[in-house]
Amino acid sequence: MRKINIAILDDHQIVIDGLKLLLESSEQLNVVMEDTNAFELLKRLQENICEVDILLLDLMMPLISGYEFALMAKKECPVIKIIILSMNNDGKTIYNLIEHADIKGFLPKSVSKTELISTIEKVHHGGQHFSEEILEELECYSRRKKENEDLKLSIRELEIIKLMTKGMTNKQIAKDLFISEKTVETHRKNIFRKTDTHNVVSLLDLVNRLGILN
Amino acid sequence: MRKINIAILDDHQIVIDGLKLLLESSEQLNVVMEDTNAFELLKRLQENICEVDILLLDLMMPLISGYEFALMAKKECPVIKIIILSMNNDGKTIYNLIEHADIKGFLPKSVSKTELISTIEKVHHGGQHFSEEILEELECYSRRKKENEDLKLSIRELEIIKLMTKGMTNKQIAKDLFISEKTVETHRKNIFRKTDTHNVVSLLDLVNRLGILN
DNA sequence: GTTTCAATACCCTGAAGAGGGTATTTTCTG
DNA sequence: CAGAAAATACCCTCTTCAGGGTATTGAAAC
Repeated sequence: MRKINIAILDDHQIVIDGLKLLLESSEQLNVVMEDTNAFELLKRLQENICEVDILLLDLMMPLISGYEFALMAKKECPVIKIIILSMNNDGKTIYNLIEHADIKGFLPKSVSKTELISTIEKVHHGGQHFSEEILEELECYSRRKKENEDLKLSIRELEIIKLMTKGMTNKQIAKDLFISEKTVETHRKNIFRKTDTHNVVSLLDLVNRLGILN
Repeated sequence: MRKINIAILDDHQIVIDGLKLLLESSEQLNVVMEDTNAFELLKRLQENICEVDILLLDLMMPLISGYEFALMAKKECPVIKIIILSMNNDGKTIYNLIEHADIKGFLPKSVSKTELISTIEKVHHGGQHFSEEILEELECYSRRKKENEDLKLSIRELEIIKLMTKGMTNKQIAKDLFISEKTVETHRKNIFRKTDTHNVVSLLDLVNRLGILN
């Protein structure tokens, strides 16, 4: 049986080295590509016409987000299976990746050798694996998401909130949106009522806590 | 000549492995201790009565911050020389570490092999080395620090700001601080004048940007 | 020992806005 | 098409507060 070909993208050479050491201790795994630069790796993926089975992908990179890279890599080479290796385990990012970028696995960088290798094997054979920590984050995100869906804020209201949290006055907001100041007042009232807040600061606080604006 | 003994603390095993691979390619370096758990490593440092020369220390760890660990390690074993390896290069943290924890070196995790090894050697022979990126962060932090010192906000004013940014009204603040509402109004006026802001939201913004409250 | 500054307190005015309505039009949805 | 939901607009009252003052006290600095 052919070995599993792995590509690694991470902006930290140290992490790549660590991963290689870890992976090459297994007979079936073979690191065929590695890079600290997303665009270099993409170029090589394009040239090599996809003999890569698995891509281990870091999320936080300086030039391009892991999310964007995942989309590009999938487009270039749809058979490749992507496993995310991440430090920042932000719920929203995880959610978007799984939802829109066809991610097969998601592990924190503190993952154990056993879990890493078993994940790679599982994914290679058509499975999926998301680590415990990741699932918890995702759970927490869904809860927050549900909470702010329960608020039932309209699109216009969200728009108004965005401007409010920029510190704009009703007059400025009205001018900005080409509506009457009275209308802004109404929206503002409704927003405070729905969110059960009574001033801009606590609204801002809520917005940040629930991640209401995108 | 004796090899340089190195201890590594990082909550990601992958990073430790990568570092080891990198360091053991050099003849003079010897990784004698490693751990993903800060307290375990501390225990072993205490037992071993400091045959460790250099500690490579990660900043962002779940149980304890790198800052706290650095202080504890220095206390246990003052001869040990600490080099920080960090992803999060927050200016304030860097400043505090260098100022209060007697750090000899500071590198981002994206550091090159050459720079890592030369830093270790330099530090071992009594020198110091801070990577370019780190120095830039530090520079930026000092600028911000200077900026908010230039604001010349009094202690009382900072206290008022803290309550303002909690969304409290003048009346609530007055009650909280056992002073007249008029006094709060005066402080508020002075705060807005000094910070050149005109509403709580932009004040909050400034506070966050300059890190005015601690 | 005076000057300087922080903290305290008050006056006044007009703008902003919270909180309570009602009402019309547009847009979405079944 | 009917009914619901969202967006629009306006009325009223009372509070809050920004922005302009002045003034007293006490502590620190020179």
